[in-house]
Parts: sequence; structure tokens; C-alpha cells
Amino acid sequence: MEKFIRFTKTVQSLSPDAEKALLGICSRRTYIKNTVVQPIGHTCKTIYFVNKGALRIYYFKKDVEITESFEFENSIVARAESLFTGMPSRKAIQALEDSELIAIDATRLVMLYDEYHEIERLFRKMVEETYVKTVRRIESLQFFSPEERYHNLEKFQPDLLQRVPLKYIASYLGITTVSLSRIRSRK
Amino acid sequence: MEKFIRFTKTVQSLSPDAEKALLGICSRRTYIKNTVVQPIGHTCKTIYFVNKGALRIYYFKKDVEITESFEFENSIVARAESLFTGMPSRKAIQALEDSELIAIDATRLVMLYDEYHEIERLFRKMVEETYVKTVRRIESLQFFSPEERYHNLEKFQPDLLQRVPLKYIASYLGITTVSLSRIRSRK
DNA sequence: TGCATTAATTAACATTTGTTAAGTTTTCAA
DNA sequence: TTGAAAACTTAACAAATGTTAATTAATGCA
Repeated sequence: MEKFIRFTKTVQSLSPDAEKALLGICSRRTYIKNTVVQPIGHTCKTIYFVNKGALRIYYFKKDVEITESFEFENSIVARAESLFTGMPSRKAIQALEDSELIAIDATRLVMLYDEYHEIERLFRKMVEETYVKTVRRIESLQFFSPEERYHNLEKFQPDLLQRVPLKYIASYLGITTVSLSRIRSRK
Repeated sequence: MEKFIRFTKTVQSLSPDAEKALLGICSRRTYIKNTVVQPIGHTCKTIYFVNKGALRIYYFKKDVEITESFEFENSIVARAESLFTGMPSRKAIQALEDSELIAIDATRLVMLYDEYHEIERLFRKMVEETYVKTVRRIESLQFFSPEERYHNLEKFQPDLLQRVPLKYIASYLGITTVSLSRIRSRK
């Protein structure tokens, strides 16, 4: 849990009481490689913090599997479209490596918001940060060509290329595996 | 202001005191068509509510102008990457029609968060809603072809096609105006 | 270790988009 | 009202991606 608490402190400091209350709704979970952490069709009621390992969020459209995002150590992961709307999620979360997660009970978290203003503030700030990342992702998809997007990955997230199968990276970039292979072979 | 207050009530109800405090940091502004509401290079310190009219957020990459988003009546608009990070924005906001906006002073808003928990909650929820929209936008850019994206616009936001010049729609869809013309002529 | 399965690459062709340039239509201000 | 500027369309060709299928490489389990 210490890693998670250290992470929260970089966003918003909490009083000892609030910290204790937050830890009270967290539990440590481990998943072995390729396990589904949260399946498609269930309403998202959990926010995860990645202590160790790697996750991806994916979904299907017309039988084609799409990887929406990857998350590694020291990240917060949730399926926002379900968590914030209460609708069942069309997306799943999968462990790409043996992973250790902190599961935060979102239902009890929202109740804590009433009691601890600072906990609501913490999560407000975390959503803001995640939102900024998402806007950057749109810029990338909207402006860069598939080839440029791949080279940006190489440049800014080289570790991702080492840790994740190319078939997932292809759909993350919005292209086919064949096209990704071609891009990679073009030097 | 009534329209704005009505909008906030659909997200989070406020006590009369909080409502008054919020209105105290809001001002009504009008912009004529094609005016720049916020220029590139300035740090975003204002959140807008669109009372009437239409806005777009745009930026330049390698001399090419990209439209990132459109917003119409009853929407909240801000340049998140600047507002939430304190960095100067590479993006501008422009009025696409004669518009009437409510400008919310973000600096004073954050101060109000300390005093009125419910105001922080209101804006937390609004950011969450905006975030969900942004995730849906990624799905669209990542999965659909330019042609499919255009037809989705036709289907789900037909008004947008009526109100916005095609050159802006093209870059919003991530394609050239030439390509958009071709798509439109293919039936 | 060895074999079956999955992942990744390569090839060939169809389709789409990008690019440049020309032509047409629309808009807006003098 | 008219003419210049901007917006939009069309055309022709280049470049990139999609699709299908075959081949090679890597992985993982018995």
C-alpha cells in the first residue's frame, strides 16, 4: 500500500484520518499474466492502482478486438465510461503481466467524498490529470499518421514496445498488425 | 445566467450561498462571429459556458491548423491541458457564430473549492462528464475510418454539419478537405 | 525437449487517403 | 450589385493502409 500512498501524496496530501479512511476501502489483489481483471458487461465499481505489472483496456467492435489503453506501475486505471455513468462497460481490463493491484471500492469512495473533502479533491485532481493525458492521445490520433504514431511510441514509450505484444500495439495505434509490421520494416 | 444555473442543477444542486458565490466569479461576454475568444500562448484561466452560439478549439502543428473540438449551447469549454497544468496553451478558442458566453474565473473558482465543497463537487462531476466524452472521441478516431467518422457525424450530430464550415470538420475528422469532399460525393 | 499454437512477417492486390493543381461556388465587403 | 477572396469540389497521380493468404518465428505446455 505504501507505493499507492506515496503516489497520492504527489497529487494531494491527506490528513492521517483521511488516509486511514481511504486505505479502509482498498484491497491488494494479484493477477497472473493474461488474466481478465474486469470482464466486459459488468458495471465498473472499482478503481485500480497498478503497484506492479501491466494492464490493458480492450473492447470489441464487430468481432474485432481493440486495445484502448495500456497502464503500468504507478498509474490509476478505471473504465471511465462505466464508472462515471453507471452503465455496464463494453470494455474489459486484462493483466498483461503478473500484476499487483490496489483495488479501490468506488461506491464507498463516493461516500467518503461526503466525509473527507480532501479525498474528493484527490480524485478530482487525478481525473483532471487523466483527462489531460486523454486529450493528448486525441491529438496524436487526430493529427499523426499511423507511421508517425508508431515512431512517437518508440521515442516516448520505448518500454511499452518491450513489454507489450505487437498485436495489441497495432490496434492501440488504430491499424492492423500487417500494417504495423510494414512500418517497422521500413527502417 | 439563468441558463447556466439551470445547467449546473442538472449536474449538482447548490445551496443558495454557493450559487451566489459561483455567480460572483462569472461574467457574461459576447463575441462576434470568427472572433478569437482565447489566443494561443496564454495560460488558460477561464472556463466558459456557452449560452448561445458555437465555439471551436484549434491549434497548429507544422503550420497546419487542426480543429480539436466544437462546442455549442449548454456546454462547458476549457483548454484542459493548460487549465489543469498551468502551462501556456498551444490552443485557441474561437467563436464560430455570434456567441454569448459565461466566463468563469478559474483562479477564484479553485479558491471557492475550499469554501464550498459542493462547488468542487459540481466541477468534479463536470470534468468526469467531459472525460467520458473524450474517451468516446478516442474510440471513434481509433476504430473508425475517416469515411465512417463522417457518416457518424451525419447521423449523430447533423446540426454540426449545418453550422460549421467543412474545412474545420475535415481537420476535426483527421483528414484533408479534399478527402472530405470525396467522401461526401461518394453518395 | 518437442510439438502444437500463437504471433509476427512478407507478398500481392484492392482501396483509401494525401498531394498538387485547376476549376467552380459561395461569401462578404466595397 | 459586383468583384475579389475564401470555401468547396474535382481530377490525376503518388503513397499508405486494408485484406487475404502464405510463410517464418516465437511461445508455451505436455
